[in-house]
Amino acid sequence: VNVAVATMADVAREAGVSQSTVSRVFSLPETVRADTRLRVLEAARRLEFTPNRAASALARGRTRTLGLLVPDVVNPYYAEIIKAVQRRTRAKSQALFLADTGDDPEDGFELAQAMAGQTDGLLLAGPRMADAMVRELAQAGPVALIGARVDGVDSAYADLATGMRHVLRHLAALGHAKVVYVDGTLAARTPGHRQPMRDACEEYGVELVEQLGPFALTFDDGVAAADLVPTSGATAVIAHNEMVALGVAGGLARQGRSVPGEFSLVTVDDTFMARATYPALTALHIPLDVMGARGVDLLLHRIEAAESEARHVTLPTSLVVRASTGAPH
Amino acid sequence: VNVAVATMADVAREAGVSQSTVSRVFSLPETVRADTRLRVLEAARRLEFTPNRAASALARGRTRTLGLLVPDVVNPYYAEIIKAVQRRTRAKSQALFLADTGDDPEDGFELAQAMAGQTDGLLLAGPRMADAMVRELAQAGPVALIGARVDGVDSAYADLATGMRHVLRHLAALGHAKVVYVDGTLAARTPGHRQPMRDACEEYGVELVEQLGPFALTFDDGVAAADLVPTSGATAVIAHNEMVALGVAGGLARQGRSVPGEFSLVTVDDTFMARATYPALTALHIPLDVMGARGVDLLLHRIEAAESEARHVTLPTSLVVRASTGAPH
DNA sequence: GTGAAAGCGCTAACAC
DNA sequence: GTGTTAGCGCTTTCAC
Repeated sequence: VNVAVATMADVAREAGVSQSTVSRVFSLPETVRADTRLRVLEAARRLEFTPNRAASALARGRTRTLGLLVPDVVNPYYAEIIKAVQRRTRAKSQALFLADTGDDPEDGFELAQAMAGQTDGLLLAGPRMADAMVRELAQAGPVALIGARVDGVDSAYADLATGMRHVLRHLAALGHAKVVYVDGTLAARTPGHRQPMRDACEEYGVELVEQLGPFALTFDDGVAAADLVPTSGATAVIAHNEMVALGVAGGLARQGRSVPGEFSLVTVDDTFMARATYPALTALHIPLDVMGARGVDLLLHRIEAAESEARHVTLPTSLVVRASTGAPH
Repeated sequence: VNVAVATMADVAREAGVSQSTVSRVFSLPETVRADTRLRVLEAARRLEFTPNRAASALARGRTRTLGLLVPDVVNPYYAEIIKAVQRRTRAKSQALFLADTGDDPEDGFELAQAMAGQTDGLLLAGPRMADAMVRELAQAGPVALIGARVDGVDSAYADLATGMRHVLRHLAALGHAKVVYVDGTLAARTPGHRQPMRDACEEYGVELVEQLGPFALTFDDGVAAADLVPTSGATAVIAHNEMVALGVAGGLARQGRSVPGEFSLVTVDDTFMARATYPALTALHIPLDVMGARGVDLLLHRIEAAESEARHVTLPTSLVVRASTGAPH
């Protein structure tokens, strides 16, 4: 895009050195004597030289580009991840290719394959595709998962089991004895969360209402769930993500129920939305920023050491108590 | 990343043709006889060949990659734009580099410059940098703006002036005689919107309260604005984006005011958030998806025809009436 | 319609 | 430390 497209050859001429020296100045600066380096840098500045990425990629067989696939860019959960990944890749001077799979598993797999060809590695955030496909991709090239775990594939995800216990401890301490958990069983993308939730309830002596669903993790299903809450006998609702949580809040408001007066509400996920609500939502904070950053690190490491064993990074969650929880009745 | 890295030479051998024929099959298919083409494609499939982008970019001097800069990935307004741009670039078989400028004008300019070197063109969504900088970038290479207008630079943006009139017509029809407009004068990123708003109010005989601010376009400032609404004598509030709108809604709720019972509320911007609220917000819909798509088209066109005159695409808005507006008092 | 050949701008041995 | 040289995989004249 640069109007003045200077090449390393030009810079070499200008600085009175060979082209390889120029190349070294840009890739292995320490191997060049300080004064030569300075001369080269100076010449490069004068000529407004920028290394040609394509040439470099071709010659070294590395694109210095990472690919990120997310199911939905607009979902703040993924948006936060994108932001974090973007920040981290930049810090590591890698470029970032972004693709939105639109919640379609097939599409996601194809996109991933296509992207794999033009990047050094793939970051899959909350992949919708089957584990087998994820493994197949990981077989073919560097892959790291963010917010999901697949055995044999590098992954960074939150420790939701402990998180659930934080939530239950809080509700139990307030005096709640019966709670509803609105998860995404309908879309089946919250695998393995039921059991930790049951365990957490048991640990704190709280009764869990499980029969309300099945619901998807959408606003509308949150509203639908809210309609069933009053007759369930529960005094608190735990929503598996912010979108359902907003739905539950909206549904309760529509019924004229007060939060946290009549019902307490806590959400898993804690983006700006939990605060952009009245009352502000008590939330189990998922460290999306560090998940994203760690994902990048895992991937970069794998790119270096393709054969090493898969690593799994579990990140701690934390409960952020806001205005949507209180003592029952 | 592919394990089996077949090259065009491999495919050529396999298909019994020359390498240039293989190349033609992939870049200018029509110039190759149908049966040869088929043979090549078949061989390519067998070898799982994928063209090497870097090599292609180097040889043809085009990366087939577009860069997108946004101030904040997490803001649904930009997230929608990203989604649309992403969809469009994919349809045009271009890759997409994404960068988040984090609301920092300086950083944005530098990022843009860096990105310009590794892409065929730049898409700037809601750029925070000065117009002069935008022009400088446009001087150096293909640039298109999304959701902003700078003379001399291709841009796609919404016709907010007409949009304001939609809003005022609606409120006037409901019987509102005095409204508050909460815009972002504090951050000064809603230039030129005041006058159209005044004009729209005048056209519909509605009194405009302008002295409430200055506010930024944030949730908290929305809450602050809401505190001043009851004493202003206005019966409706127009928020310049969803974040402030949520703040206003939250602030009014905190005061125990009902919407739309006591105050009507309309927001400019209409992402999922306007619906994920109770009551759902009447909103001036900004066609972010088409803005994004048109931005890509403008940029692609400029890449082809660098010297053509700047084009400006104005997109119509539409008022989506939901539950937050009603007759006053 | 197809092939031969000369690069695109950079990297990485390998010599000096 | 620095220069020489041979590619990286593709595109694109130019012949045939």
